Amino acid sequence: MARRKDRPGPLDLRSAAILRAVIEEHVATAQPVGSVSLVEKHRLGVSPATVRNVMAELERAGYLGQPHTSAGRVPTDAGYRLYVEGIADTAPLEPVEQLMIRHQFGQVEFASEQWFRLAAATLAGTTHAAGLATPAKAQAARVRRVDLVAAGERMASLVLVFAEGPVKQLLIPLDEPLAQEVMDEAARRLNERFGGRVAAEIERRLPSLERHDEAARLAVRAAERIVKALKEFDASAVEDVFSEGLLNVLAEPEFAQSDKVRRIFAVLQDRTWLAALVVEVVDAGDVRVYIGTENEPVEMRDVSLVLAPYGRPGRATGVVGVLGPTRLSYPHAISTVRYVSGLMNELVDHLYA
Amino acid sequence: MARRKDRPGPLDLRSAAILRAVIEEHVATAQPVGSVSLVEKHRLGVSPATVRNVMAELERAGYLGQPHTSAGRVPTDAGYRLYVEGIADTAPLEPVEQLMIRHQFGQVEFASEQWFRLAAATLAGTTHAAGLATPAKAQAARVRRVDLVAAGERMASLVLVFAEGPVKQLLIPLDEPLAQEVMDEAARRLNERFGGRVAAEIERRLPSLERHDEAARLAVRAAERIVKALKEFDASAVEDVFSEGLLNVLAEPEFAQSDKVRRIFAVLQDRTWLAALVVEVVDAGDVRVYIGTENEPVEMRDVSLVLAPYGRPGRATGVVGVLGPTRLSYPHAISTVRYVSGLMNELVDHLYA
DNA sequence: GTTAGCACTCTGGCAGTGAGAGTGCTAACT
DNA sequence: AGTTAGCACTCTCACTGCCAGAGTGCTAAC
Repeated sequence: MARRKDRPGPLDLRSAAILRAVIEEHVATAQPVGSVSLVEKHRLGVSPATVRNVMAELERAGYLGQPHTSAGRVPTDAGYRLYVEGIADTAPLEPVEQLMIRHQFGQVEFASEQWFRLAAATLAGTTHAAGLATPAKAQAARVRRVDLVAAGERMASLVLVFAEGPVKQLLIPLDEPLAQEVMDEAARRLNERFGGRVAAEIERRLPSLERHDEAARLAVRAAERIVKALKEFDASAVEDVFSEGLLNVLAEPEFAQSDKVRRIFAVLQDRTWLAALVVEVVDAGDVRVYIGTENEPVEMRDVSLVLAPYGRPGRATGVVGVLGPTRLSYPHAISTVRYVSGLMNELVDHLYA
Repeated sequence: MARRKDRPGPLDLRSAAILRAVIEEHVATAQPVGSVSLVEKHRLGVSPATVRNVMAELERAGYLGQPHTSAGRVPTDAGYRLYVEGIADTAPLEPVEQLMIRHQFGQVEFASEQWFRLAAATLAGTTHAAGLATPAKAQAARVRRVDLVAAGERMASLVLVFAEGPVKQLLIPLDEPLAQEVMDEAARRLNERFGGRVAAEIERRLPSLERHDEAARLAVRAAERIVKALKEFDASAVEDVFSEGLLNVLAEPEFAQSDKVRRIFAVLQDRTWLAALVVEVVDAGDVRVYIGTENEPVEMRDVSLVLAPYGRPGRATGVVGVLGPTRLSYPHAISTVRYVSGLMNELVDHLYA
């Protein structure tokens, strides 16, 4: 021991190699790893005893832990963190995997919301963790197009297409039945005045709208609903999160008690936490890794996330990523997520050019 | 024993009462129920010994089972079935609960897809099982309205509103950029010719369409996509299944191993089985109960479903219901599902009148 | 036909045991 | 100095035997 620094940061090469070996072994087996099996499987060039000494140091430094006194070592979240820092900017994804993913993306119909599902599904498939994807979203949504159609006797269906892609359908109750022509006229006026506008702009013009004829009155009511919908959309940091393969994760041994799983699901469903992460990732502008206890919801202290933004900052942005146990293959997850985020970039560029 | 029939059907009153008591007790406690505790909690007016005799008969008849020789009795699926038959057409939902549900429905914005989520959520909340709901769907979807908008440089976004409510967004790649006016013109023609039409009708007319100008050519491409989308919609017996509160169910003691849960999720996600049930329920035209082993997927032998159709046969129909452990409070589930289905009927009538 | 009494059975929890795996320490080695 | 062999020690896990508790089925009395 002697002069070897215990607490602080960077490790000498051998310690780092051993930490890496422990992590990779543990990721593969899900078991605590002992000194003997470690030197057997990874050619470390030293004896188990030496490995034990180093492990003890790593444990004192907080990078490894022991489930109990006479078990092997398990990486701590700090250990994973150090490991991830060490590999952060390396290896692009294997060409074979790149091809597979590209191929899957080639299959998809040009139906917008499909992409996000697809991105999530692809990530889930290739990383064996859960895939996550949020639709691209601008800070302030703009109207691209409005359409009004009769629905039922005293009901108008308002179809609102956002400039960013998504479509919303709203219903407007009417005092009396209106002819489709009237609705068309109202829609025409709305498109003319509000196409490309954000909520604030439309709201400002609301008071000055005419209300002379039926079409005008309908237009006003529709405009009010549109403003509301735009605002709601703006307020939600995350409109939707597509997830695929949460089941895969749930199958991992660390989630054997379904109770744990339930809580994780609940946090994901609630979405406020995810929304905060999304903002963070978009701001950061690159892949970010959240490991176990680094997540402040206690329910999430057993999972890790690898998230990457996509899109064009200022214009539409979204996030793709994976969620898995802390015992995750970070290098693979990071390169896969980064690659998929690149693909999504291409798509966004192509569409919202 | 003597002249009492063992195998077959209807029970004498006392046996039926005891079966009912066992079921209700088991539903409440999730434990095997013994003769002593049964006479204590339900005023049966007989001694435990007598109850034991009757229970033995019920077991021989296949309505009760024992986890092991010296445990209490547990209802079999056949037992539940008999019990459900006995209560099938009774008691409407408690007025208090009716009010609560109606209140929740009152809250919702008039945004169509919300209802299904709401129905599922309400069912989940009031029955403590998972709530399920499928959107109303006609046998052959009709076009209500088509809209074309520029998206990106060489891309047109096709917004397709079905007569039944849902909206689909499709993307059409273009050979060259087109002005919005051209798209409007194409959309106008499409609406004129195909409004209210089903897939087959549109397909028949496809060859005879003009292709003289840009707008006409775009209209043809759009029509092809529309036909495809309509067909896809028609082919899927179940477009979407909204589920809420699967987590609640997952929390029940019978689903402690997360493995079981995973399989159940998988079957639900796959949806082919659900689709078959939906068809069955719609055909039946009334609440249907599926109990445990009556479900042929083995993964589903531990769950029960209570499903009811809503909508107008021939026109749009859908299904609402709950999914829970076989140990379900059937009377409550049935009346709740029936009530919610009634509410959905009102909504459909109101809208697609 | 119903009930009290009783012997019997099976589970679930608890303590005890032994093998196995892995550690940390000490002392020898390079 | 750093590295390694040897060894005592610790802790888990699987297995066993044991006991209390709950519930049953049978028999005999009411």
